[in-house]
Amino acid sequence: MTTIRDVAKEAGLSTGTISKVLSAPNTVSQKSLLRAQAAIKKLNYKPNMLAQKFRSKQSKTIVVMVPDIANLFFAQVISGIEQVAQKSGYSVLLGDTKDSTERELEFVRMVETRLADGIINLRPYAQDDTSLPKEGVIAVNSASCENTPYTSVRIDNADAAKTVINYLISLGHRRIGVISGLKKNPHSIDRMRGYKLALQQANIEFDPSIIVEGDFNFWSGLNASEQFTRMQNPPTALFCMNDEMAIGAMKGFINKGYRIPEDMSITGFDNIEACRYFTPTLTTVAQPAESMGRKSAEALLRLIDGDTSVQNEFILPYEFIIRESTTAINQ
Amino acid sequence: MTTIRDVAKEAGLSTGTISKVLSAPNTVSQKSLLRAQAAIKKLNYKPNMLAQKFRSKQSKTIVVMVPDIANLFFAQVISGIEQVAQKSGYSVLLGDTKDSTERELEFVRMVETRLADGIINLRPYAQDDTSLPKEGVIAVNSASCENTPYTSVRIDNADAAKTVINYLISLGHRRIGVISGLKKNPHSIDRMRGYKLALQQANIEFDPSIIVEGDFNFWSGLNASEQFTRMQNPPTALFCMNDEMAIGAMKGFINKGYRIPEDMSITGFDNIEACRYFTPTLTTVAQPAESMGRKSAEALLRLIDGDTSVQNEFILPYEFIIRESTTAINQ
DNA sequence: CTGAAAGCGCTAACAT
DNA sequence: ATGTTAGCGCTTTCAG
Repeated sequence: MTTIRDVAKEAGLSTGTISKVLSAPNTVSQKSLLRAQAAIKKLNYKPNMLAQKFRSKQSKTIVVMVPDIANLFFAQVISGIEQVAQKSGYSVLLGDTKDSTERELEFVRMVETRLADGIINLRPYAQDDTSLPKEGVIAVNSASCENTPYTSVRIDNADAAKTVINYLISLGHRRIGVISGLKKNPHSIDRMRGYKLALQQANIEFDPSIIVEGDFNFWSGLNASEQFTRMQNPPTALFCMNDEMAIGAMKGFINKGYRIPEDMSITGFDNIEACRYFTPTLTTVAQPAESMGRKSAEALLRLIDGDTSVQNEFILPYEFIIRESTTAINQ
Repeated sequence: MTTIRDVAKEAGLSTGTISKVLSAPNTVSQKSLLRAQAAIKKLNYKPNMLAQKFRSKQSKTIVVMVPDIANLFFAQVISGIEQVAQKSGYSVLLGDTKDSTERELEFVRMVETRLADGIINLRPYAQDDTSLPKEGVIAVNSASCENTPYTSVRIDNADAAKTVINYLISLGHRRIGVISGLKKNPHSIDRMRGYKLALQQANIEFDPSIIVEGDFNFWSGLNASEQFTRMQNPPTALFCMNDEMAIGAMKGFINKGYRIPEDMSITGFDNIEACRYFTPTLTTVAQPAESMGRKSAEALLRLIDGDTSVQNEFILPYEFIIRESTTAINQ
């Protein structure tokens, strides 16, 4: 293995100079630079980055914890993160946690053991979280919820839900059901608050019998739709807390012979690509995924640099996208 | 920052002993072990893994290069990789290359600079590849194609395509179109060979006018379907080289008033989850994604361990799944 | 089984 | 601008 010493010898320079050629080439004379580069090339020298990172005490790596790697929304956030990380010379290490606390702790341990400088968590903070926040671990929570006890980048989920419900109400719907995520999920909680608020402001009574709990997956949406078809007094519109469940529900209703949106208006949340694949296309809320990623990374990098003036919360604008899956109530 | 020396002092032991407590606890006396553990706990000592890896000259990390992180097929392969990596104490570093050679080279550099011990590439090898294979970089290509010049784990794509076409032929189809991936893509090439072989064996002439080139994305499938609807002598069945394009095509045909499968039988490749979401559900080929991942990781780890007896090629069985999108030809 | 000590490859003072 | 040198935190002989 060729080391920096071999290069120094070959170039007739000191290791210190070679080191500078690597990290700050412009502080070295043209002549030395050329000689060093020639030697590096000749010996095919690749600096041992493990030694570099170890010695310089910075890993220049951030870890991104993702609950589900095969989720396009997350992929977009990650893309935003990578953009700013790369610009600052950081690598990003993707951690697929599969919603397992154990796996999360492994990644947190990476920053505790200096393998990474900080962490971006894409799972919203819940009350009983043990993984983060953790003392001495620099972190930001992206696509998060209200009341996150560390730096948080998010949209106003409650307000977005309220916008959706207001829209359905404006179409004449007064009986609006919900397919929620797991009840204890922070996103479910925030979005449910917006739902209730909108009903209240329109003087519509809240009816728990038309709230069905799902788990954010396609199949739970499909199952929920079947529950709705069996109701004696079903809703005329459905607020699904994400797109996957909305699409599952649409599929379920269509299987039972319902027409969407004529027999049931349906809305989603997230604006995944499949919203436009499915017939009918889905009315939904778009989170600014990429810019959330960028904001999160910017905040984290500032935190890593010891900047204490970073805000606790960044609230980004969402977008409400009306497509084919919603229509005025059938009188 | 508390170091191994602090722990040694606290425990009244030497750094060497503490080191052993960390790496090989059973080579240390019970008494020392207990004292060391108490000190570690008391000082909340977290070993600096950068130092550990640097000193021990092994990063215990493998990088997995993925062309597209938001692809469920890849997510499954990754899951298999992680299973065996974890068991052997390796971390996996996910590299989203977005099909960019530049980004690939960055990840390859990570093993050249000892940040990782080896690499698993999920993009099939193409003739003009510059990133891999690379001398001194231990690598395996997973979900790969024929003629990969380094260790490769794959299904027999040509044979799978042949199975699909034989099935369509058995349903009475003789005019079978194709929506291919990019023509130069290795998977396209392998699958096209199988297609041609099946036709030949059934004495059906190859007709290039019913081969439409796509790019493995939904929209290219949709666009291709529109081309088919404009043909004077369209096929009665379509072999799509992946599921996304197949679903795009189905959507396109349905938009134009076609019934699937009555007016057009359609097959996919990959068995992504959406195959079961869409109506009609899609007849397709399933690659054993997870076990491919496991096999790839096992092979890589053996290679890293200096085992020279590793096969060049592992060919795993595929599965042909018949669903609703195909039917016998309408006489 | 344990301690002493060398040194991994590099960076960062510091001196020249 | 360059060379010299100490030492990052750990592992790993090697003696004892």
